[in-house]
Amino acid sequence: MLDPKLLRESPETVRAAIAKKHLEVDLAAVLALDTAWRAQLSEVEALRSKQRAANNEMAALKKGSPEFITKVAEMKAVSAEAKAKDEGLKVLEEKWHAAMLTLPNIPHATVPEGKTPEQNVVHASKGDVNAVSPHALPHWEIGGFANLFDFARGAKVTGAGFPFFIGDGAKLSRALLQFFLDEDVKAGYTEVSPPIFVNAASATATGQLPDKEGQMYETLDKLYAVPTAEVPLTNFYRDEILEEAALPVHRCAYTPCFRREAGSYGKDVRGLNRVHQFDKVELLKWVHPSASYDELEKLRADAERLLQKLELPYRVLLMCGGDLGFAQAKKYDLEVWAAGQQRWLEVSSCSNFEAFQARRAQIRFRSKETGKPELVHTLNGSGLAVPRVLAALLENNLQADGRVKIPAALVPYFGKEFLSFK
RNA sequence: GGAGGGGUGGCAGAGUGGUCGAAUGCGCGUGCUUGGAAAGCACGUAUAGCCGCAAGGCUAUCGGGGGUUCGAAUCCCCCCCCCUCCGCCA
Repeated sequence: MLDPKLLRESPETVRAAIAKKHLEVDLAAVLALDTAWRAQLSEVEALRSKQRAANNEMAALKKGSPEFITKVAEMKAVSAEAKAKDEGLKVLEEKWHAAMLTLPNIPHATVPEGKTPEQNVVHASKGDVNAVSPHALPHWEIGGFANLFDFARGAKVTGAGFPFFIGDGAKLSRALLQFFLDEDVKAGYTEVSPPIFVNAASATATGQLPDKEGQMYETLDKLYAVPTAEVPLTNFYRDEILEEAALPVHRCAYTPCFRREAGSYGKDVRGLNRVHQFDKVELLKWVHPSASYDELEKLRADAERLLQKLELPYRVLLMCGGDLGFAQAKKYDLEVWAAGQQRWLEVSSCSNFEAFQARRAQIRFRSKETGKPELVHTLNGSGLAVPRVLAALLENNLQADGRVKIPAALVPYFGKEFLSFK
C-alpha cells in the first residue's frame, strides 16, 4: 500500500507513477474518498468526545437522581447518532482502503520508460548462447524424457502440470535445490523452512488477496498453498517492530510453490516451462530504507552467481515501467538460455518493494535516531526456481549419446558426471 | 477430536459496568545524590489515525469480531491462539 500522506501531499507523484506503469486508476475518485473519509472521521470523533465527557460527569452523579435520568435521555440521542455515523464511517473506510489498494508503488527513477516486455533493458549478459551443445533439443523431445519426468501419470494422479520426477530426474532436482541452499547460506542468508500453507491474513499482507485468489490453491480450512516462499517468509515479521540493530535480515527458504495459473497454454507451458507445482528457493531481505538499493544489487548478484557456477548462459533484464509489477519499485529478471527451445526462461525475479509491502504487512523497526518505529524496506528474489534451470541444463548440456553433462559445481551434489534418461 | 484453565502495556501482574490507557513491581531513560558506583529519591517511559505552521488537541486500541448499555478491559455470542489432561497419530 502507498503512503496516504504521499497521495494527499503530492498526488502528481502518484499520477506520474501510474502513468509510468501504464495503469488505469481513477485518482480523482481515490482523492475524493480520502476527503470524505476524513470528514466523517472528524464527526464521529467529536461525538465520541461528547460521550466521554458525559460519561465522566455521570460517574460523579448519583444513580437514579433527576440529573442522572435527564443525562441518560440526552446521551441516548447522542449515542444513536454516533452509532449511525460510525456505520457510515466504516463503509467509507472500507471503500477508502480498497481504493488505496488500487494505487501502485512508485517506480524508482532508474526504471526505464516503456510499456511492453520488449522495452525491458538488457542490463547484463553472461555466457555465450552459441557455445552450448550442438545437440540441443527442447527438453520434452529428448529421448527418454518421459522416463524421468512423467507428465502423463502426474495428470492421472493429480492433474495436468503435476509431473512425477523419477530417478535421475528427481535426483537432479534435489541436487539443484541443495546446491542453491548451500550457496545462499554461504552468501549470508539464514535458511528457513516455513509452513507451505498460509492463512488469509498472510496472503492479504503480501498482496495475493484480495483479487488474486484465483492464482492460489485453497483448502477446506481456508488455508492457501503458497505460490512462493515469499509469502510465509515476509509474514514472519508481520505486525512486528524490529530493533534497528537487527537489520538487515537476510533469509532464504526452499518450498514447493503452487500456482493455478488457469488459462495458460501453448509453448509457454510445454514440459517443465510452467507447471502447477515446482520447487524454488527464495531469497528475502528486510533492510533499512537507506540501504535497499545497494541490497537490491547484491541480491541480484547473489542470484546471478548461481547461474554462473552452473555455467548457464543468462541475461539480466531491467524491467521497464509497464512490465514492472504493481508492488515493485524496481525489478531485475534473470533469464536463462534454453538452447533447445532457442528461448530465454525466467528463473529469478529480484525486486525492491521499498516500504510498499512493509506498510501493508506492518513490518517496522525502531529508529535509533528518533526512537520511533519506521517501515522497513523488503526485497526478494528467487535463488532459484528449479524446473526451468533444470530444463536449461538438460537442453544446453545434451550430448550426442543422449546423456546430459552435469556442471562441475553440481557433480558433488548429483554424484555423477552425467545424467542418463534410461 | 473431548474436558478444563488462560490470553491486560517491553516483562510480571492487579482490575468483574462509570472519573481506567489502565494500580503495583521489574526493566528502560533523564536528573538529583556520590570521589565513583550501588542503593535511595524525582520525573518520564505504547501504537496508530485525524486536526493543527507549531505548541498541542481529539479519537481508537486490554487476543480478533459482533452484541447489550447513556457508558464495556469488566456482561452476552462467535472465532483465533496458548497451557494441562484424555483420545488419535507419523
